[in-house]
Amino acid sequence: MKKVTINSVAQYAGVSKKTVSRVLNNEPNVSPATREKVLKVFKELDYRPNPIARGLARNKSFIIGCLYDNPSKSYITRVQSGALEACHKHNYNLLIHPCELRGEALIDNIDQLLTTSRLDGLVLTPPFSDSRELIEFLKQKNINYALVASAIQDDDSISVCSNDEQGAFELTEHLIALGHTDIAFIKGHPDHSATENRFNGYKRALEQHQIPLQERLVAEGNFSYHSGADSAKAILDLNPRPSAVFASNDYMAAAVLKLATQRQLRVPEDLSIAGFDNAPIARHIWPGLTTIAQPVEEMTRQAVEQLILQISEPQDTVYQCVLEARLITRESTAANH
Amino acid sequence: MKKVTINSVAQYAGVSKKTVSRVLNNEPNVSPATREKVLKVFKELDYRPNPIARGLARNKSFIIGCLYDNPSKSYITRVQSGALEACHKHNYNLLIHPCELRGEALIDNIDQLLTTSRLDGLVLTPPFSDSRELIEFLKQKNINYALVASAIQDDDSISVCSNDEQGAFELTEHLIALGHTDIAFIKGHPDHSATENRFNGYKRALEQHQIPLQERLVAEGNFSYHSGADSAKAILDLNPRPSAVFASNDYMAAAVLKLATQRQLRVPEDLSIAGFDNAPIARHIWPGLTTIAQPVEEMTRQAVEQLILQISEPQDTVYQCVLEARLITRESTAANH
DNA sequence: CCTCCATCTGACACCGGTGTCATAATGTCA
DNA sequence: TGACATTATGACACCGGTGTCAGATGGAGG
Repeated sequence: MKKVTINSVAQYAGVSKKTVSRVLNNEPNVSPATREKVLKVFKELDYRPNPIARGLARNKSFIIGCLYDNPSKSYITRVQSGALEACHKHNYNLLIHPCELRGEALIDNIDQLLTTSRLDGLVLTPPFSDSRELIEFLKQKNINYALVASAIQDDDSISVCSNDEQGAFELTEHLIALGHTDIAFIKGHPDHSATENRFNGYKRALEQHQIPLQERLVAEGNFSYHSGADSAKAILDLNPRPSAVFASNDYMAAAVLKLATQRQLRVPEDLSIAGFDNAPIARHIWPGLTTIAQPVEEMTRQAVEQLILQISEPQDTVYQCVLEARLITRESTAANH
Repeated sequence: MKKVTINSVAQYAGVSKKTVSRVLNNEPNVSPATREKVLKVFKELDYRPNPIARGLARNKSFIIGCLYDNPSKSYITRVQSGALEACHKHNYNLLIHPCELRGEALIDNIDQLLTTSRLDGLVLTPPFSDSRELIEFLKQKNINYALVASAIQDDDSISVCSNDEQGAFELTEHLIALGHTDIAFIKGHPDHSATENRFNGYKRALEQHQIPLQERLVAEGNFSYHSGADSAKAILDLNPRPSAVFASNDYMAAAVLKLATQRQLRVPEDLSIAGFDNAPIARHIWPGLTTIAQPVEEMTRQAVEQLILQISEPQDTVYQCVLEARLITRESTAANH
């Protein structure tokens, strides 16, 4: 089985390789007859252009890099699946690059990544999408990028996020409507803008219902299950104990549920628990967690789609979009009595 | 900032680009003085070779593809992290390719993937690592590949797996030692060899302790949480009810736990539950699941490492290795009374 | 019928590296 | 010191595409 290159196609079709190239790229100025003839040869020889050669000539790699640093496996796979969908649609590939925001040399690391892999663009997921330093660096290096779930308001950054503040607000209202007033809150990782947004939504709901914010009910987590377990301990040791706990993500909520169950507390009768994200674990445990569903795949898909668009034909004004988060009630929250 | 190419390095160092190339690839027949001089220029100009150009010249892409079709997000991320570790070590990149084993045109899909992305090799994770059809296709196309957790015994396939049969045996023995004799078993997806291996370990343990296998206690799952929930229903409806359930993975075990808790069964007092894989959920729920820990990252890391070795310098005899699985006891299993 | 312009096509250099081979420089031994 | 092997280096083609530009072709208009 001989390799089929553009040369063999050209020879077989009796045209120059430039003409073949034109047909390949749907360029104008090819007569219908010639185009037809070349296309037929493509089929006959089962020709597939070599993306590496094309990449060299065009100085492109057709690869998008995806940066993440997140303890939630389900979040990561959802991000990947959205990104892959958009990439495949446009014949791009996805390079995954887990790395640490707090690493000693993030910029160097990314610089290295960019120059060794010749990425055409970068999708930044939290917490990278909130790193002004990184974004400045990319701008200066003239690298295309798109932000997922970023709080950064910046007219020339492609950005798709969901409305975390509103989601947290609705979830808190849901608890208030159930009669809860002592609602503990577990914060997320301080590097993520979601942490502040969710906390703001919680505060706004309390305020709106004239419930004073109690500092003692607020615990510092970092989105990991482990930090949730620590916070759970602090909260369940409180006296008086709150009647509800709102954790900034489902893993931490699961940790609260675990400890509560260990301590023979009945959920939701003795304690209501709510999370955020609608991770798989939220429905894999009993009672199922009331939570906020975010369209993670959709956010990433749109972000990558726009990124690729920007790469192929640079626009002056850039795509920015906020998607809705929505409340999902399960068994872990109930009326306070 | 001008682009630094091999030409500029050559000119700056006062040597030919071929000599620069030699230094780059650590080839012999370069005088120490010249090598030194060129290396210094590398540093000075911060030269990074263009992998695309190199790929074109060598007909290589320095990209490894990773195939998977698995409902477990944690399994996927563990696979990725092991694969990435090995890739980065050797300056390769990882292309992830989720796809369906049962898809109507798996071979076409892979063929497409290979020709459009010019992958240098493929890591197959279950269930692909058990697909003889796919392996035959890769052999015939002369594509390097490595099998992770495959049951296929094949002298010329790189393969790293863990001892699932032994793990299931030990877990079953653990239950038997606790006094259980009516131990239900939930099978995994029939396309995965792990399914049969784990079932075999279960059967061997029963046999060795002269406990007859009861067909009524065996349920058909497919590794998904959902299938676990279905099986759980069938098992908990049995009369008499078994005193223990061994699910072929932790997600299905979690489903059993959820249903048991919903039905007010106390775990482990009324029902012992065990899983397999040591997924994060096993320690995120209460009671924590007794399970078998598999070295997924390590398996994949070794597989990719050997794959890259095979690509760079083909060996006659090929690496094959079986890693140990190990029992982790948590709170979900206890003595039968 | 000739001019002019729009459309089509191909020759050729180029992207940034690597492989082949010839030649220059150096070392070894008789 | 000369013959020869060995090591070091560079010229040049090549990988498989794309960009540039010049030239060929064909139709409209005077």
